[in-house]
Amino acid sequence: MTETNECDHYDSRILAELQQDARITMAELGRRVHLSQPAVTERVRKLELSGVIKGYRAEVDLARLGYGIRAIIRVARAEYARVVRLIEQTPEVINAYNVTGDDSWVLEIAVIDVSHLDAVVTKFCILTETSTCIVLNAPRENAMVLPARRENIKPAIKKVTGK
Amino acid sequence: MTETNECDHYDSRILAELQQDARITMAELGRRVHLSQPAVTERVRKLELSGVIKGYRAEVDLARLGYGIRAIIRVARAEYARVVRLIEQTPEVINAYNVTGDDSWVLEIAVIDVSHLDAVVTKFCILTETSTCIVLNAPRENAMVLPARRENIKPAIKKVTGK
DNA sequence: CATGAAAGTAACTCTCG
DNA sequence: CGAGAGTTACTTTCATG
Repeated sequence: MTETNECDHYDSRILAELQQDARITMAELGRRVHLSQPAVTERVRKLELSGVIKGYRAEVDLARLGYGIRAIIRVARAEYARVVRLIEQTPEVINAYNVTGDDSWVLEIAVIDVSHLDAVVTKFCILTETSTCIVLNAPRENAMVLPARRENIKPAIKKVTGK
Repeated sequence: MTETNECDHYDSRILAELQQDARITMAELGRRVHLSQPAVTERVRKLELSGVIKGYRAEVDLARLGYGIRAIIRVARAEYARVVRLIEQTPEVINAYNVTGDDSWVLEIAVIDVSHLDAVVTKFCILTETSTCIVLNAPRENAMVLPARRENIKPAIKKVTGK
């Protein structure tokens, strides 16, 4: 299994378009990337099979669905299986990351209001220490990702490349 | 504008299906939720117009696109506009949350390797203090979200409701 | 319910090892 | 000359008034 599954320029264009709008037709996608409909369909099929495209999801507005508060909970080290089980039993958890460092877990949750937030935080407090902060706004969310290309990395201006 | 835009049971089913697979046809969606194809089409259109559905995106596999490391960077308080500008200039940032607390920002980033991680972290270090941890695994990612219903909240067992 | 567009299938062409 | 990828042509299914 190659890491960067030889994504050529067409595949990058296709991934960009589908990350912007996953519901465009294959015919329209073909027009945008300048390929015939069967050709893009085949490429998309391969991207799906190789696992580059994991799926297609509708993106919903949490506030409009009644979730007034988004929060980040950092959870200190605790028995791994217990945390995972608790996450599984907590639908309010949108994203759950097991991370390095003292805070073993970073959870992103959506709750209705403060009392709901209290209820969810308490569930994790029972396990171990937690630290909660509320999301005020999100200038970037689920940004588009293109195939990694080393030459795109802009180094910070810390080149102390003496010698 | 109502907060919880009167989502009935059909709308909930529709949102669930579209969050699982945003590319199903309206005909198929109709079959799954037991509505006629024009009926679901109209409902989806309204969910889009009301902003409940913000869009549809292909979900990609970061590792297969060449991003070997995902990390969370917590960034301490700094001039708001400067941070936003830096985020805008940093495509590695997948999600950026401005939050309450001492760490004003929580960033989720995708990088190729450690040296790339170094480059990105350094950009933010120049502004203010940061704290970085690496994502080891994610037991839950972009979980499905249904309309908030108060009766679904399971309170933690801390009911000290004496009197 | 009818019309036009899109998806899926098949046969053919082109290029590259 | 064979494998892979693209295009065109055609049928079925889907979207829209």
